[in-house]
Amino acid sequence: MVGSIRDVAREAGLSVATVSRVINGSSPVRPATKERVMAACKQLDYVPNPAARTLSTRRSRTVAAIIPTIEHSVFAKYVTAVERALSEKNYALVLAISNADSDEELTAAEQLLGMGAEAFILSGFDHSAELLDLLKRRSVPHVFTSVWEHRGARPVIGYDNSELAFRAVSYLKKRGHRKIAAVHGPLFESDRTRARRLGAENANNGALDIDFFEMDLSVEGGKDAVTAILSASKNYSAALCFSDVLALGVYFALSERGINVPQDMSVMGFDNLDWSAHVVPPLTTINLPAEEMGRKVVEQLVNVLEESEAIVPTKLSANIIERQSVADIGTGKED
Amino acid sequence: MVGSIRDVAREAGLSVATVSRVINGSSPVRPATKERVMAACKQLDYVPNPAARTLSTRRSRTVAAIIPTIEHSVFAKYVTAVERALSEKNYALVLAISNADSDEELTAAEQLLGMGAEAFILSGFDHSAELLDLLKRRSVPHVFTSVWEHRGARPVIGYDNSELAFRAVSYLKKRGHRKIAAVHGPLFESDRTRARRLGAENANNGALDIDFFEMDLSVEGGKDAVTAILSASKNYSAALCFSDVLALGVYFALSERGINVPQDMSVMGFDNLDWSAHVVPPLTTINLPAEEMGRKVVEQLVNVLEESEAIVPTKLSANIIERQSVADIGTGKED
DNA sequence: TGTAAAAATGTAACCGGTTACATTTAATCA
DNA sequence: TGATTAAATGTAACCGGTTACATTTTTACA
Repeated sequence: MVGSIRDVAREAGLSVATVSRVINGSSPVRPATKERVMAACKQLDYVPNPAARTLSTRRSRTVAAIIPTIEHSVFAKYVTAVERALSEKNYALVLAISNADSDEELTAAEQLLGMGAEAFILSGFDHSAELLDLLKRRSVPHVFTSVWEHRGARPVIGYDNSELAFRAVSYLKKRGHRKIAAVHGPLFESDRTRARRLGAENANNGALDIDFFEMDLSVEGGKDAVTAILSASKNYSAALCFSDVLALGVYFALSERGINVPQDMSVMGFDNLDWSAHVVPPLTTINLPAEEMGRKVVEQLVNVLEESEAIVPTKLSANIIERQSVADIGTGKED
Repeated sequence: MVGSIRDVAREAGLSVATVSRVINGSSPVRPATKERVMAACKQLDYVPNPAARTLSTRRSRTVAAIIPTIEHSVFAKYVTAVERALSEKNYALVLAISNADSDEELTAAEQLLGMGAEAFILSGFDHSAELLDLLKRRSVPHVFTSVWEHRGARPVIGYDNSELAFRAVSYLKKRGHRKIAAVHGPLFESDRTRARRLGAENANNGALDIDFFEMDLSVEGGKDAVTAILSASKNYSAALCFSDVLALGVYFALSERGINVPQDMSVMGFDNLDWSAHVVPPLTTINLPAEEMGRKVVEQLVNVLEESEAIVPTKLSANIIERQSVADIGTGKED
């Protein structure tokens, strides 16, 4: 049986208050007394009961993150950063995976809340009204991530997917690409995807011909995209993939057909997963600030919890990493 | 302010015991009474305080998993399965990432324990003595995963890495491969890696020539492996990679050099990550039962927690998935 | 309709911490 | 050294559930 603070107090011949003070350093205790308490703790192999402490202090030191998926994606990178930052501040991360489904997400959130999560980290803006309402009613601190919007005052820390896609298209345009195949995952699943598509559409000022290919968000999806792209017979000079995972599939499908990157077809990615520098040829992509986002999210959330500050909406910058998968085909004009 | 069960009782004109009974269905309550309670709960938007419940029942319904990494690997698949299975049983997963470091792992475990984790899921057998001692002293249920050993009675659910590597080598041998380059990640980081290497060594009955290349466990590491392999000038006919991630790097490095898989060099992987069927040529690899392992681990752990049963050591089977990256070079003899 | 047995409900102690406030002990200075 | 003040320690209430046990209500059956 595990001992309680009263056992420690008895062993040390002191009161529970003193023991508590030693353990938490919450008010000064004479060195000799502290010694006795620590000896008793060691003697009894004492560990404070977290539930009792939480009940008393109303602080669980637990933060919940709900993410759509963790498999082969930028989310893994980001979750790793969140976990590390939280654990440095002595918080635990409780993780739920929603499979990009609003209902699953709501269920998970209720469960996490019912388990004492003090704050929520959500992906994107797209959530069921019930979830948002729940967070508001209980005034649970939360932050939306991986997205950005300048209007409104929602607590968001992320990057502007639309702008990034716009810049990606501009980058291709400047290098002479006029017929572009944009490959992306399921639109209904993710507002990040929708934002990227919108940004790409907005970059199309008439001088361009962009077609969109909606595929599974997987290597296989990327391969299928190539089939679709080629059968369109439109002589695209570039494939803009809204995820490096799709780009990898595109690479494979092109190599199967003997189509060379970037000579015959340029490919551009999104995410900068850690292998994308090592594919052949190295993939030109957009470096999403996954770690930075993880750190900033935790930093601000902890501020909210401990200093009652509000989340200040933060836009993170991302940059295009130029490698060798995009050819300059020379007819690009200055904007 | 959130209401307590006493507020609900007052609102419903009933006792806290009755309210508690309705909420937990722990003993029969008349339908009319139940109605009143539920109405009061809705009225006050009541949610039970998990810390109070945990304190009272001594059940936190929280399970901790400590994994070495979550990025681009079979762990992501497995964690996803664990999370899903736990949430189906109304448990939460608290995740910690150890970066394959025993000390980080110990720190994480102490923190997780201090946060109320009822059980631990660990990767491999390799853990600091302190951690093992801690779990024993507090008699915290735990299970080792991703590994297997038949002797001893440790609570393990996993697969036999050594045997699988042995089978992989045998597979190559049967197809005529005699000079094999085995590529693996850092030995000191993982007992899974050491077991695989041992299994491969054991398969070497003298008729074989296996050399080992220890690289970073990354796509880049796989690329570097090829450099090392080629500069060894030993005319290896096959590269056996102890991870699909390494195999991907090998693919890229080979293609850069115009070396064809499998005509000029066979490649075999380990993990069966979801893109490995889609690389070109499709990768022959070992299908680790990540999802099955996740489900079984949760199933048994819940049994331990709820029925006080013991973990029964479980060996999961894994099979070689034959695709097209290994050539049959014809001189293989039957064993 | 009365009574015994069964079912429903209520009372209050308990889980193990924290902390406001009361009390005791130590330090300071005349 | 004694009075005054500051520092250390102790007491007990409280956080919000659960549940053993006591009490009341309902049901069953004579």
